[in-house]
Amino acid sequence: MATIKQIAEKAGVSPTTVANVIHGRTARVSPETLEKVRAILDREKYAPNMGAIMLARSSSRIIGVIMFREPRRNETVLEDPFSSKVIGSIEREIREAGYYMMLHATDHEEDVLRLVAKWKLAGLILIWVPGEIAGIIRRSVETPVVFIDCVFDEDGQEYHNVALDDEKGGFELTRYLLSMGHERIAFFADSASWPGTADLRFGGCRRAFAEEGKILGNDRFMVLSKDFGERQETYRKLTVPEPPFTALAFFSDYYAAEAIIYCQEHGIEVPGRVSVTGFDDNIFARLVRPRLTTVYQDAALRGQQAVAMLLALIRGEPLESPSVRSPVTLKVRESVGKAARD
Amino acid sequence: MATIKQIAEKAGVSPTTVANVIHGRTARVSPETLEKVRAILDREKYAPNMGAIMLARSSSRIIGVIMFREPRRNETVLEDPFSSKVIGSIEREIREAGYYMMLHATDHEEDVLRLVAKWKLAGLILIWVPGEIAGIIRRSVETPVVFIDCVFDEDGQEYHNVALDDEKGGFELTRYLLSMGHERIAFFADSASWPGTADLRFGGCRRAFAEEGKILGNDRFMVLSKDFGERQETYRKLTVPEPPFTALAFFSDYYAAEAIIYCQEHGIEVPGRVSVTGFDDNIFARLVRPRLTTVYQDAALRGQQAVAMLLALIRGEPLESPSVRSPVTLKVRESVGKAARD
DNA sequence: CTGTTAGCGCATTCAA
DNA sequence: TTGAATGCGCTAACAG
Repeated sequence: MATIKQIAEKAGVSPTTVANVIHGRTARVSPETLEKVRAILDREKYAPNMGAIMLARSSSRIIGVIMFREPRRNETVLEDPFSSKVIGSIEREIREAGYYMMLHATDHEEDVLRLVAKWKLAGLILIWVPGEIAGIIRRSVETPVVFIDCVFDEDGQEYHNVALDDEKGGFELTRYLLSMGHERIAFFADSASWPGTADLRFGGCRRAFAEEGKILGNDRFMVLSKDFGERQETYRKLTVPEPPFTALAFFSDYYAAEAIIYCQEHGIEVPGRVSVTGFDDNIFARLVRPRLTTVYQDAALRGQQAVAMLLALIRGEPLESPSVRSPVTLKVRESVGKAARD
Repeated sequence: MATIKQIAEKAGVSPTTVANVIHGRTARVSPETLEKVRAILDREKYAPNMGAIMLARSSSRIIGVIMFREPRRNETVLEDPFSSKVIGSIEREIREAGYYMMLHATDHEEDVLRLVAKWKLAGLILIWVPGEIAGIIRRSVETPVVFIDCVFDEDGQEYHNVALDDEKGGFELTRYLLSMGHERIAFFADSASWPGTADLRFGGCRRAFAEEGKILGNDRFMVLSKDFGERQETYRKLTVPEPPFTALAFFSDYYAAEAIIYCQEHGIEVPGRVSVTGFDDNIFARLVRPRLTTVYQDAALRGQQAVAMLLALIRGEPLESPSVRSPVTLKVRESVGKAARD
């Protein structure tokens, strides 16, 4: 409630002096005044009017965190436990750095541009943005932008992206499956994971096959429906009358868990008859039985990296590299068995 | 980028006229000017400077959404799928109402007060706040505040709370268990759910017993540890050498699922030897086998109600009632069986 | 070391 | 129907 002016009056000094105290420019204030002003500032619980600061500096301390949502379904990534963790981690990092987080879901780039203009955003974190939209935003905004898990069309631009080593994830997973004797493997992307991400993972899978002198055809790569009933139908086709694959690799722990349960309910033993793998290593992987063999990634780390990179950009500090690729680790648990010899 | 002044210049009118157009005060502008100014506004992609608006009106269109976190563990409610859904729903409602969402986690009331003062918040939604903190905030803030799932000490104040019919949830659940012949039931709150909430549910459980002329002792009510190892130890004690209870009622689907899996791994049949129930009916309830008998609540609805109530307060509209109590529904699935006759 | 002053962009009152 | 003027609280450049 109290303004600098009012504080100044109470202290019997000028507003500038109070401002100097607030901003720690102690060299320009005598020790006594400093002490006195500080005491009053404290007593009056001075809180700066951010509107005035925004106006004067024409920039805010707000970081916009944009989740894209699918236009059709009115859902955001928040529904997913992995994304929630990322967002939770982002919130903490932003807060601890003394910034503020504005959370916004949209599927239109204009919304994002408007948000930046209206609020003079200090920076922008875009989560799971389709590549083409990412390009537009990147080009039309002057504030620092960091993407999370964005796969871009190669347009020569330098993007600041906090990515995952998706290719390696797919590779490790597939190599392991191959080592367990699996060759008839089906790979399932969920429509939520952006095509680019799934493609990278699939590329890794293909490389693992190639290293063994084998070929992995594109027909092994499928996209799972968002609709529960349709997924059940998919699982049914995969198991009746006889599983055409010895292993099912899902790019999401949740769907892997769902498939395991489907199998169990229909008398298909996992991993006896069919092996199943996931991706992310989230809470579902540890809950389901048999425990899921999956690819681990550190959700909190992803958020930290994104904010750290953004802050460096905001402060104009040099970056070691324009983008970061988080490591993945294969977690071998119990959902994969030896493939029966054909 | 463009300001009202610049728009005015291009249109050859005064800033006031432009402002009138922006605010739809069409009565004060001639049709031609209106059209001309609108066109320019559109062409220049005019976006108001929210800082200036904040300054001039001394209020922002920002709604603060505060999640409390446990001081010790650095976690927020975002880790939980149910809370994520609530927050996702809040985000959408805020956005669609033309407001902006500032997400903040803290465990200190001063943080909240400072946030309100700095950003001239239009309103505040507080999620899972401990009762005493809620009181402090409520008393020291003049902006509208809506709580979600807050249980207050009775201090005569009128709170705006979006609560759940926890008592009924506990009641229905227990009545069902009793009807299935269970009397030796243990109830587990998780430390995350605030004591008040758990107490309400437990009160419902007690009422169900009372209606049958039975008494439910406080020793049947336990708090589950946040630590995985300790929980495992709890489950062990509950099953070795012989389950002392015929039913375990958890106030959280996740822990119910965890317990079911523990039992299955240790040869205790669910629901054959011991029955298990959950609370919330979230994704875990549907994933685990046997499917969880649990108490359903509508996460998205909770968020909607909170924002709707807050908007009414902001706009000064009359409220039907100061607080709302969302309904719960018992979902009978397969995790409860008939209790063996003693 | 301290004070004065001119904006920042918008809302709003009052005058034309 | 339109315009001019003032103030919101702060920053920053400048003057003492």
